[in-house]
Amino acid sequence: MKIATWNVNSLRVRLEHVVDWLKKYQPDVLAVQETKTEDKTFPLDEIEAAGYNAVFSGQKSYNGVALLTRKEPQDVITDLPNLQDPQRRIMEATVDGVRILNLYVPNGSSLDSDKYPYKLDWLARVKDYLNDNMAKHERYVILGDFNIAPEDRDVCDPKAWEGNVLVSAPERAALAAIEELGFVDCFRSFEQDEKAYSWWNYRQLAFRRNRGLRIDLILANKSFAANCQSCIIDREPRKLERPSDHAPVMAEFN
DNA sequence: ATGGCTTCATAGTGAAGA
Repeated sequence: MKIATWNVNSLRVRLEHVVDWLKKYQPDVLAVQETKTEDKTFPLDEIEAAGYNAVFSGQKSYNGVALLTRKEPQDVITDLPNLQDPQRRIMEATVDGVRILNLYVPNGSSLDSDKYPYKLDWLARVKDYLNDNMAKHERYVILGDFNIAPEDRDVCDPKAWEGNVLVSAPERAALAAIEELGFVDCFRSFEQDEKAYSWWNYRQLAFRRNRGLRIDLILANKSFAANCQSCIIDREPRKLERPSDHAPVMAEFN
């Protein structure tokens, strides 16, 4: 079973890239973030024409998440009972027996912004939800744009990023608290190239210089993580014309 | 370089992203 995540930075702008990618890799699940479209303008016909189901939770201009799946998703939720958030950042469903939690974690903006405590609180609530609910599912995957680089090795230039949002100690602790419930970062279960990133700034030729961050993650609960065969970042779509600033990440499970 | 692109929005003195 192939499970992938991709922050597409506008699904309507990136539709051709996404459809081409689905056709190339045929993932069982693609979790999408930053669809940036209301549900009434979601490009459902084009996704279905590519052979996929779609469930989505969008809003005007910002945020928005979706699950594109080969098999019909079941028990879909777009809000956690302990997290009432008008921003559309969460979608959870069961696909082929795997509980999938798709997250678009708040960016946080800067350490002195109001958006920073919102991010930390949001992550704490996700952790509490998982603590209460993860035992209900034998196979559990949390994936998406976490907007946190877990360690310095996930940062192109840790010195330059010091004191910045995405790498701060409280954010990393919030992610670690989720992992400590019993989730594994699939990418780090395998030997990987050094300087492996999933996001590169549009400016400064950042992609060409590989000045990026690894902030798009696939976590699996421990027993299911043992079934993980591979986890890769696909840099190819980042080379296309008008790319998303994020690359897709995909894990394969048996 | 004190945000240098890109998106969606509106027609701003943008706002937000990461």
